[in-house]
Amino acid sequence: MRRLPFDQRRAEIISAAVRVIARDGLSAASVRAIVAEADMPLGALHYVFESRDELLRELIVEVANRERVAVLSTLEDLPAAGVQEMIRQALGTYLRLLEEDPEQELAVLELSLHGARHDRELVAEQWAIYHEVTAEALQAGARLAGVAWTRPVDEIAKSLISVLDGLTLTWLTTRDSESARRHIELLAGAFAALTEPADNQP
Amino acid sequence: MRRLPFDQRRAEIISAAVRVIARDGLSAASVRAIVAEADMPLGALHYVFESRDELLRELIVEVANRERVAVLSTLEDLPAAGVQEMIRQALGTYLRLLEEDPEQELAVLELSLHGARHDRELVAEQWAIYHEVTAEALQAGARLAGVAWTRPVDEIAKSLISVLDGLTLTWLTTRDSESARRHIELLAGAFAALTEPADNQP
DNA sequence: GTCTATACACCGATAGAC
DNA sequence: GTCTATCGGTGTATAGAC
Repeated sequence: MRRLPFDQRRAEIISAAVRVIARDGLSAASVRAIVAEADMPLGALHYVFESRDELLRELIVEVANRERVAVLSTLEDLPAAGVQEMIRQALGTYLRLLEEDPEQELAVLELSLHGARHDRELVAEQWAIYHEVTAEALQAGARLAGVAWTRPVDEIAKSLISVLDGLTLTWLTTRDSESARRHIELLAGAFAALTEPADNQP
Repeated sequence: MRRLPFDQRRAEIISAAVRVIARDGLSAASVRAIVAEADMPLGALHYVFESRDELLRELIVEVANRERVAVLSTLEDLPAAGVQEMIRQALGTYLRLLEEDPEQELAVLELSLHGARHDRELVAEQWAIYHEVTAEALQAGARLAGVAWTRPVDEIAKSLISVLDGLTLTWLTTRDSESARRHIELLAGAFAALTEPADNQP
């Protein structure tokens, strides 16, 4: 029909798939539903992806990258303040993202869980990318706030990802934003307690 | 074939379904796979459950109850100690459960996520049961440790459930028990910081 | 009540026309 | 490269024999 470059066709299918999963769930994301969303004939999918499984693997990478970009852009307009306040702000921004587009985050979790069961290696790989980004953010935040972490940054990063996962899952099942905000207060306190004033900057 | 009482047949199907989902995932849990696991003819399912959806709803209730029972039995042999140590122990016991039977917990998450998307009311209902159990456990624990919570117990319970969800999801995707244990140390400290010595017992 | 046989929709994948 | 038509398989659900 349109003679699109290979990579662009791949990208269109991937983004159509993300829309379908966000709207109707992973189990409804058949290749038929995806090509319909992308307004392509059925065959189109199978000459840029070997199989539905290969598409799903690409999707896991894709949504992980989207999350990574979202985190980084969140950090850009993070005002310098006390550590606790900065953590509160960052988590608050994430919560607002979640409230704005819950189905997107539901899709991320569905894909992660699918990966955790069927392709653990891949999902661990993507998790490692989150970990790297988070650790960098923690270091940048500490520098901005003029503090130092009292535990290894990569350990704190793992904990932070874990509580974020929990925040996401809990909010998605209860939709209780007020409780989530109180929980963020608790978390901000807990993580701020892992800092001390930076006594020297080399 | 066997002329089973209605409720017992329901129970057999439900427990077969749990086994299938734990072993092969929710998406593989077709009614055919479930009745095969239960060693029943296909028709059997449809005169005790109206549809696969009804079965899934029952399943959400069932696994929530199993979790509730597991939590309660965990609490029984909780030794009196300092709060922080008690929290550490309780979370450690949960982690061991998770390590022993990851696929069970994967199944719980798959069902929760399915519920979060397709039957939010039901899943919120089950979440409320967790919340109740957790709040009671927190109160019992504080009594045993001779401390009082400095925030409303039901607020702390919500936070605890949230971090537990996070612990579960993170461990299932990374299988990193060492990090999980370090994370538990952090959590035990954070929650212990929400207590103060109980000055009087009425 | 129990079970077999079957209806009918949809699935992923591919062969073959253009 | 592109698309249509179709294959073989599986899904849920039910009709009807016993």
